[in-house]
This record gives sequence, C-alpha cells and structure tokens, in this order.
Amino acid sequence: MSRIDAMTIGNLAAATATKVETIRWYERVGLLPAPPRTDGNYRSYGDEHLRRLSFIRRSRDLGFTVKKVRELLALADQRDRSCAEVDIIARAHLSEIEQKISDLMRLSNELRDVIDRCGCGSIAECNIIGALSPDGGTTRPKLPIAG
Amino acid sequence: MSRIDAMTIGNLAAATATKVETIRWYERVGLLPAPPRTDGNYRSYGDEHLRRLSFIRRSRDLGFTVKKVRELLALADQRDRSCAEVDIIARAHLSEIEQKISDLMRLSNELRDVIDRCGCGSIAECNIIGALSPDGGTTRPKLPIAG
DNA sequence: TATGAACCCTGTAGCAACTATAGGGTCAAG
DNA sequence: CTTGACCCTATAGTTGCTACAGGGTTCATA
Repeated sequence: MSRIDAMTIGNLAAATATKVETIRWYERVGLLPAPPRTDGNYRSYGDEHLRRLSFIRRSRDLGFTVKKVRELLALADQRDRSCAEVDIIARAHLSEIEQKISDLMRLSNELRDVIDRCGCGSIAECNIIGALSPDGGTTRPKLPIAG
Repeated sequence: MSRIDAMTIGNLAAATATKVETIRWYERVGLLPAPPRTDGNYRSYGDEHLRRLSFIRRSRDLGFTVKKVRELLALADQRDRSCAEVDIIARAHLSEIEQKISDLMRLSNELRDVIDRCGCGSIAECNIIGALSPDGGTTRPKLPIAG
C-alpha cells in the first residue's frame, strides 16, 4: 500500500478542502494532533492526519459543533466500546437540526406575511415597517421611531 | 396620552424582554441612542426608546442581522421615502432564510440516513463512525482515526 | 549565485451578537 | 445605618474560524 506521507500543510489543505489557517487552528484547539516538523520547521503530515482531518470536516459539514466532533473523535478511537453513545449524539444533533428547521419555517411564514401586506407606498404607510413596530402594525406611528 | 417616561434600564429591559447588558450593548454599537442620565448617573429612557427598542427586538426575532436592522431603522426614519428599499431588504432576507431551510433539510436527510444505518454494535463496526470517515463508510478503518 | 515566487512560520486582531464577570456606586425600605 | 436590589464602567469570553503583519524556507530559473 502506497504511503503518501510527508504532506505539507498546503497539500493537506488541498486534499481536504480546508484552509491552511483552519488546519492550524484545529491544531491549536487540540482537534488535530501536532505533526512532526521538517528541518525548516514546516509541519509534516501523514495518512493518519489526513484521515482524522477528513473525519473532522465531514462531521463539521454535517453541522456538528467542534465540541461534539471532539466527543465523536474520542469515541471513534475506542474501538471496543458500544456505539450507543455515538448514536445518542447523532440523534440529539438531528433533533436540534429539525428544531432549527421548524423555527426557520415559522419565521419565514411570518416574514412572508409581513412582505405580502406591503403596498409599497411611502415609508409612512409601509406595512413592513408597521409590522416591525411595537403595536404589530395595527396602527401606524405618528412619530419617527426615535428622534 | 399618558407618558410613561423615565424608565430605568431594568424597566425597559422588562418591557421588551431584553437583557440589561444587551440594551447597553445596543447603545454602544449605536442602535439605540444614548438616553439622558439622572443625577445618580442612571440611564433614563422614554417612550421613544421603548418604541425603537421594540422595533429592534422584533426585527432581530425575525432574524434580521444587526446590520440590516440598522438599515431598516435608517429607512424607517425617512417617512416620505418610498418603501421599495424596505421591501427589497425584507425579500432578500426571506430568501436567505429559505436557503438556510433547504440547506438544513438536505443536512438532516443525510444525517438521518447515517443514523438509520447504525446497527449499534461496537465502535469498530459502527456505521455512523464509518459514514464520518474518509471513505464514506464503504470500508471500515483498520486503524484508529488518529494514533 | 542570485533572485523571485510560492509557500511556510508565529502571533495577534477581527467577525456576529451578545453574555458574563469584576469591582464598584445609588437608592429605597426597614 | 444597613441590607439588598438595582445601576455604573470596563473588560474578557463565547463559536469557528479568517485575515493580517512581519518574517523564514524552498525551489526553479536567469
């Protein structure tokens, strides 16, 4: 099996669609272990790093927080353990996302209502501004919102 | 018309379901104008502030960024102007929200797939971990993700 | 051999939109 | 006159990066 060891940080970045600065940041916060250095003090990455960074990126793309990724990584390294905990983390994350979706749906419906009522006259009679104002737009302000 | 002037920051906070620190922060960043002070150097708010803060909160609740709220406030104060710009900002925001919803839907579908494949055995054979790994879970890693 | 471009290094500051402390001052009730 | 609830400023922390500034390294080319 070919080992493509000794990647520079730029190579690793290209291989994982990650910015160089992000990789260095992952190292600083302890997500990605510090690799050995070359004589010129360049980071030198191997396959393990590539695998681990890919895992991190995929998890992040799925919306896991860095904190959760840390937990997942810790679990992933304990190969004999039951994956029930992984399942719990993933399900919790899924329900967070579903919650966020329903929040955004409620929000977009409300905003659509607001927009639909806009007759696009002057600001003074604008229903969007009215809907944002304290009384919810049932009456229109006689004065500017603040002086 | 009764004027309920001379609210303390705490009163204003209670009246708008906002934290005191948040109100001070809005002032610092120029969203809410600095009110007069009492002899004891307490902020003293009037109806105008209440109205403006309510507008801010409602806009924020609808997901507008602080930057957009600033724009909306600037427009709202120019009462003779056409509200076409308001309409544009609101519609742009709506489509951002709709985009976010569809991103999250794609994401939750993907995550659900990952979870559904989990047989919940050991980590070594966990399909969630597998799905997060570089190869997408078609083969399972022979080594820990990082040493 | 020199030089230029393209890469790498550290350290720090910035983004959104607050939130949370520390270390004090003010005010009304008892 | 003390207690407790409130207010003040200033500063640091949160999340997950991103963007400098001010250097050093490497490699190809002239």
